[in-house]
Amino acid sequence: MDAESTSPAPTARDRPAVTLREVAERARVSMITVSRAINAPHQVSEATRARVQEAVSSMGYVPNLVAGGLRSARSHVVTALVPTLTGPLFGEMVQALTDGLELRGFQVMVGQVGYAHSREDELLRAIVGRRPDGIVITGVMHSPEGRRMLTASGIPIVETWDFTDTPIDMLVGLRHEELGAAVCEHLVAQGRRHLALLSGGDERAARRARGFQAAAARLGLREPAVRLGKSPTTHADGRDGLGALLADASDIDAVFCSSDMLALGVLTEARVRGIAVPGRLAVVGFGDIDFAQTVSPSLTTVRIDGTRMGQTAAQLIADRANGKAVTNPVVDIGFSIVERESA
Amino acid sequence: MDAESTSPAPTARDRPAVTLREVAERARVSMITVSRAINAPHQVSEATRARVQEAVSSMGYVPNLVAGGLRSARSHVVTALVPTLTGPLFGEMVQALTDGLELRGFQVMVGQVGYAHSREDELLRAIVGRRPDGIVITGVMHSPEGRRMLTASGIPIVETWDFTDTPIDMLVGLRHEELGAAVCEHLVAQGRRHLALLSGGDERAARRARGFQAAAARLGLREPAVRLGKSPTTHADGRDGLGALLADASDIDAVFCSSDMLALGVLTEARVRGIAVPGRLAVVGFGDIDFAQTVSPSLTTVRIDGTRMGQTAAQLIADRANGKAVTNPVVDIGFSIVERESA
DNA sequence: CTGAAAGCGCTTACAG
DNA sequence: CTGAAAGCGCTTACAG
Repeated sequence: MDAESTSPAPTARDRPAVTLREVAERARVSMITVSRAINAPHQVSEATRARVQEAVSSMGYVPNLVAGGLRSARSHVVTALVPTLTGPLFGEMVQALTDGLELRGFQVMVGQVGYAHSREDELLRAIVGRRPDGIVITGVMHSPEGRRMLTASGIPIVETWDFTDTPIDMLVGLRHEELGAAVCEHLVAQGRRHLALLSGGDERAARRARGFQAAAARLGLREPAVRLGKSPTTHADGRDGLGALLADASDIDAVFCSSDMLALGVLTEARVRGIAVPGRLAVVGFGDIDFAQTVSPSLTTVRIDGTRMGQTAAQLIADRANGKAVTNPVVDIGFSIVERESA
Repeated sequence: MDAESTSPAPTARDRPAVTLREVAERARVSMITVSRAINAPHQVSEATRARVQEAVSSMGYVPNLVAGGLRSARSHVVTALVPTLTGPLFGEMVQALTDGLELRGFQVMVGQVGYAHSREDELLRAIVGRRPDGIVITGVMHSPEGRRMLTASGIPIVETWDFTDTPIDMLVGLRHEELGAAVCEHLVAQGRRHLALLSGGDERAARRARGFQAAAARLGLREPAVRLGKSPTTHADGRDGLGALLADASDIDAVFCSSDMLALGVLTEARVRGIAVPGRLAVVGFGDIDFAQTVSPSLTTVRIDGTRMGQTAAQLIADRANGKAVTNPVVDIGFSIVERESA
């Protein structure tokens, strides 16, 4: 291990980076000509372009996009805020968003907010202060201070993964109450009557839970057994959760879990306890992640089309940033129940 | 759904954002005094500070950090590049990196590279062009063009998750060949002789595989059965992979999987086929993610301390960015085999 | 404690 | 096709 490879007096920048001015001097043209040779090559004669190219590569010039962005008031950066990078859920959306925006000349940077919104305003200030060309946030923004800051910024905003009739700007999401109700109806249609709910603590999980409970009441079922935990949810929470639910109500015949990871834990616990799934107990997850299709029994779950959500958000941001009219700034992408063996 | 809530003529910025100059005019002080009231409040009298605060909040002023960063040559942004946001593996490190750098006044932005390195140089140019105060990359950088660009940039760099004796700048990682060899030795110590390898296609997985194979040869075992796939790996790959391995060599008694998700698929397939784990087949994963401890049988796996890796990287970046001497710029954080039921 | 001037590295808006 | 000047919104470096 080469532990001595550090320079004797480390400095952040040994020599300052090469600037446009230096490239221009070397190529014997003006700065603006170098700028054009890089950003709009067809506006420059071939001979000049070649001289500039040579200077650029021999000097290792990398344009300072911050300076360019300051002058042109376009950063070509879109910031996405997610609660967590640990779970698999947001990855698909961020991937599609990244791909969609890259095509259109934007770079996506992801910031991690955490499920606890304590530092949200502070983080928002740091984001807005960098003047991105767009901001994609997970969930709807509730803090009045945050809403005010985003609105006042004039930056195109897309709220995602949730639904509100009063978005800050644009929105691509879904109604989690409807989703919870649909799962309840699905279980009841299969003859289940003794429902249970195992849920993480984030806001969208809580909405799904409310929809589920409301539907149960509407259908005249007994009140579902409930076990609330925190987000992000784990496999262990699923195992423990089923144990706790059974201790409360040993006759439950269906569990709706707020994540597939919880549901996987429930499947494991049920198997260890010798409880047949779906025979005695139906299990429904949320997310349709990786293993849902290939565990045994395979997992019935609810799928959100993260790719479509990301693509739509990319389109909305790009259109607004480019000054195009956005005819449909609020999109409900819905959900689908993926019926497999477990329910 | 309020589909008509868009403004009639959408523009990126309806009115330009409030600037320092406007705040200064309203507070009847100079621009520099506003700057100080915000960034170094103790340098300003209480009365002045109050006037500035009032102007700032009533006008909704959010300082343009890009402009400030351009002048001061400090962005307070550190960029982290990860192959994928979909997997659970890098989340722990990025979380610790974010927390550690936030304490020290930096904001972490994550960029997604993908496992395919086709666009790596292009992305790197976009990153370096934004002049972050530090760059954390996953894996070691191989592209000569990329190495040159990073070195020339003078930006503090930390390579992570892998090991090389010729890092670009700083490094916090581990030797995957050693890890693969250690897993092989662990299995052999348990009496396993007919080894198999199920691996994703990324570079670090390939190194683990090589270490595993080399150790098997050194110990005089027959050549391990091998099944190579691509990254990111899935649960389905694990199920299919075990099937394929058994078709090749039905007497295998141990499988080393390059991810816990693969290993979970192997566990599922083994259960469905009635193959006892660990009785007839030992299974080892990689990553020690969420479910490894609580599946049944619980999963023997290899743990990398992502939190420590992130914290160490945060410390290194902050020290170098602040001009402090970095005495130990290359850190091998090692790994540990977490022995559970499956092997 | 406060401020006038200069400058960070680019692009815009003209002009030829 | 090429360029001189101005300016993006801040902070630095002096000065008082």
